[in-house]
Amino acid sequence: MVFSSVVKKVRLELKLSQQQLAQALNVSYTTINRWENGHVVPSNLAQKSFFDFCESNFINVSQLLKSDAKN
Amino acid sequence: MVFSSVVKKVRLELKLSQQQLAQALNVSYTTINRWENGHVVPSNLAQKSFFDFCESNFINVSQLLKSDAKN
DNA sequence: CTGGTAATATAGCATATGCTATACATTATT
DNA sequence: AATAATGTATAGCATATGCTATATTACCAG
Repeated sequence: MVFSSVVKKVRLELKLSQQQLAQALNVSYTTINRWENGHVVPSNLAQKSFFDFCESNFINVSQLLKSDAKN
Repeated sequence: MVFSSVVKKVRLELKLSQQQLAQALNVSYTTINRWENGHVVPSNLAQKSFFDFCESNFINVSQLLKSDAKN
């Protein structure tokens, strides 16, 4: 699975809006939107912020990334 | 005291090079250099990364920021 | 003294991000 | 039906960042 899809999947699982996730990650919601729609590649720091967020919510991101889902 | 000076002060107190601090904060060393020399204003996420780093090293940044030192 | 290395400062370019505005869809409410 | 509010997608512009290269300084080994 691709990063953009993972962001969206995690966000929807937690029932968050793009704005709410943005606040949790200390970025703007336009950035979240661009991630989900594949317009940019997140910076290392931003990715770390996302991964840390997933960890603190008990979501295994690396497993999601490895998964076979087609997007 | 100003953010740029705080970064440098914290870094020197911990005896780190710009590169080493950069790795700890998940940014590039050119970014650290630009912070210390006042060429840019760090992003919210980058500032948070720095403040978290200070906390984990038991450095009271907010106190430094309030201090009277002229730079 | 000469050469090498590390740390720092700076520049240029490509890309990511923040902010604002706009457009569209969905859902609520009246 | 009409309106309002929320969530999402996108665009443009200014700024921050990553990467690479270059210059300078300091320090140390030879």
